Amino acid sequence: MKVADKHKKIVDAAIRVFAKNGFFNSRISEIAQEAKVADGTIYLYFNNKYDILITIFEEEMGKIIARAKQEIAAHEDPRDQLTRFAYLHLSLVEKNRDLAEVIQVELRQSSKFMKEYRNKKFAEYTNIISDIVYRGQEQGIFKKDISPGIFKRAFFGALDEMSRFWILSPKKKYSVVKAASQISNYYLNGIVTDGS
Amino acid sequence: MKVADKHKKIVDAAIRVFAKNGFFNSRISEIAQEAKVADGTIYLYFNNKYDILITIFEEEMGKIIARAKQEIAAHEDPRDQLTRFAYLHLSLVEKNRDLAEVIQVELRQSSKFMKEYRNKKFAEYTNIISDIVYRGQEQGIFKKDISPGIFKRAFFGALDEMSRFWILSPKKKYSVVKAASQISNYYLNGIVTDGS
Amino acid sequence: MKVADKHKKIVDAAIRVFAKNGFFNSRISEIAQEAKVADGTIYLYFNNKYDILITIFEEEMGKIIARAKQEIAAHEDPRDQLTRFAYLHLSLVEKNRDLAEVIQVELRQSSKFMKEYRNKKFAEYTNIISDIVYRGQEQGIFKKDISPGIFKRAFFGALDEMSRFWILSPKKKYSVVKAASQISNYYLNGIVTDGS
Amino acid sequence: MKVADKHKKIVDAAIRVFAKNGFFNSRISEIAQEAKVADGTIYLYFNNKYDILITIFEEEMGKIIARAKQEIAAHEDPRDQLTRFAYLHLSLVEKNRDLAEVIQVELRQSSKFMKEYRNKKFAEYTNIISDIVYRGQEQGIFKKDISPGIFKRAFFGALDEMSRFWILSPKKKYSVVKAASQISNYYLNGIVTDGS
DNA sequence: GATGAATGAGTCTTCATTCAT
DNA sequence: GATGAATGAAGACTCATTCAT
Repeated sequence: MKVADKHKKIVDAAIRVFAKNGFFNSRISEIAQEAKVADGTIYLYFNNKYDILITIFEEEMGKIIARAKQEIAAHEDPRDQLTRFAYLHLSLVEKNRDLAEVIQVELRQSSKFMKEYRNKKFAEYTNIISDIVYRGQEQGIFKKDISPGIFKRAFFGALDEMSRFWILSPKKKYSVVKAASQISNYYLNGIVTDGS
Repeated sequence: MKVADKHKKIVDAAIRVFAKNGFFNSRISEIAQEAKVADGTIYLYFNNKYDILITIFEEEMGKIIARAKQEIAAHEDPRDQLTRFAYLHLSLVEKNRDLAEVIQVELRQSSKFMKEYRNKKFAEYTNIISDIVYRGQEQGIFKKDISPGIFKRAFFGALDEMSRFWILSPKKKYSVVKAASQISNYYLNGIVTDGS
Repeated sequence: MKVADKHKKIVDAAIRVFAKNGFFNSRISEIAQEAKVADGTIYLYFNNKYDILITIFEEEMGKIIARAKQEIAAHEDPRDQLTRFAYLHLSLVEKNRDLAEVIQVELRQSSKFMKEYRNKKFAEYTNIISDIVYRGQEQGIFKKDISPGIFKRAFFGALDEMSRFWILSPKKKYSVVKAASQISNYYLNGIVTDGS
Repeated sequence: MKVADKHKKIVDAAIRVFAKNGFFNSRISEIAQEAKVADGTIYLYFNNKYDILITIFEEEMGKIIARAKQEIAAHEDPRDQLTRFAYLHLSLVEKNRDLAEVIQVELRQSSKFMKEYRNKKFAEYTNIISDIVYRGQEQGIFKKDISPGIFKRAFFGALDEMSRFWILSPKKKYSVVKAASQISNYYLNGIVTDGS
């Protein structure tokens, strides 16, 4: 088996285990079992338990960011871009529940994760939103008095809270499409200039 | 010292300690030290470590909810109510950083907190938002096609994400007033009926 | 309430609690509750938890020994005395289950009880048996080659094991009378001289 | 080191430590030290402290029972069998003081051991005695009116009490041979039919 | 590289005992 | 004398990490 495969097996197992138990309630031995490797093998690929968490975040967020940027690039209009972003975010959450839960849960383990570890990936992701706003403002489509820094947090927060609801609810109440369109619309109506 | 005082001392100490270290990285002995009581004393007031967390949440959320409802009741117009809610939420976060961090961090420790423990207090808080929306729709002020269930999550999420930003940032970048008004406005513009 | 009453209340409560849980699994607070006194009150009457156990043993064994000696004195023939002793022992066990259990269980907590604490009361009790044997040997009724030291242990052990069986069994299988007479007979037939 | 070896090392250490301190006053760390393993290693072989005790009992009683049955089978006459049983029991106690003390002390920790844990091994051991009696009665060697259920307890109790005496006494007063023969004789004379 | 048995530091919790009221 | 809230020492048990094989 190639090295990359074992690394991936462990990461995938960790995502499932962390999602099920949370980081602190997860055991290295359970991850090992889930990945079908020995406990000690994990330490050939990761420095420690926390390193697995960081790796999950770095690698998976990297993929998501790439995917999001690519998606955004396929659209011209900042309004479409925002709508697409919302839809993509919620779709990914729906399709990758475990990963979404890990990122959500651990992203909020503020102490270690958000404070000590400078969260560049996370900023990069939300900056996709503020970049759309900047461009929209330049194009005169979005109001100038919108603060992109506040907007990105509000918009991301809205999507994120919706995600949490789905992650925690046994059965989904709203469709991704409906949620994404509603949320985009709240914001779009609120920020577009009168003339647009 | 009255019993109530010691309970409060422990809760207050726990809020500080949990905020600093996170729940899992906090030690009962540290809470005891911070509260200036013996380790064992904590167990006269709480069943276990987790019970302290639950109690913090129940008690403090209870106060916040009461406060929020009172504040909302002082206004007639649903638009004002939403704006007030946003301002109040962010103000409370600013004034009670430690508590806000505990609620945010641990509220998201999904496993135990959000799944096992049926989170009525949290729902009660966000339902204040959806209630405002319902009333606004009845009065013809808010669009009928707004889903209050989605809206409350989006609106709360926006405020919550803003809060997290403040909690985690060493220095605050935006004023409470500005953030609250921007966020309220995004949404208000997005949901009011054309005639309003 | 007189001092003696409170002492007795605590001892009686301790007998019940120790019988139910065993010494090590019994809590001072449970004894206090059972005795309807405050935890601290117990320490006005006893030095520590272990002291309660010792006291139970000393006081209750004292009563039992007095009772047994009186009973034995009422009979002349060593054979009757042995039979009476057996019957009395088993009757007492039957009538004072809790006490019997405490004495049995804790009497066997060898370490502290039998080693450190010189168990005079216990010796005094079993010496009633060997004294009967001595007298029987002097009177030519019991064989000279019987070792009273071994006999007292064997005879007591037989009764004691029978007691344990009753203490541990939910329902009693053999009557006291039958057990006492059978056990006495095994021994009597074995130790009386041919001429008797 | 083979797994079996470490299991045995821990059991042997526990026997020594339990014998010295009693179960409740023994510390896992002391057993670990005595066995020359880490504290945690014990939990690779046993579920908890109590499990060690159960294991000691199960394993060692298993050996003793096998040994006793084998010994008994080597004799035809029920009288010889009883005598051999008594001698074997007392010999084993003499040769395995620590084990004997653990079994005696803890066997009597009635609560957990005798009540909750259905004590099959112990019954199996004493049933060797009643089986001898049955056979003796069938062969017309023992009186028909002897209750094997009472007899086995009386006989075992006599041996057991003798054992306790030795366990607790610093120096042994009676020889095994003498004690075994005296005890056997008390009983044999008491239960054999007149014709035998 | 892979294993998994072994390690031992670390912590929650219990509960006998004290002592201010 | 009586109370019971407070104490804090003590210990069973867990589990991330190591390392000999």
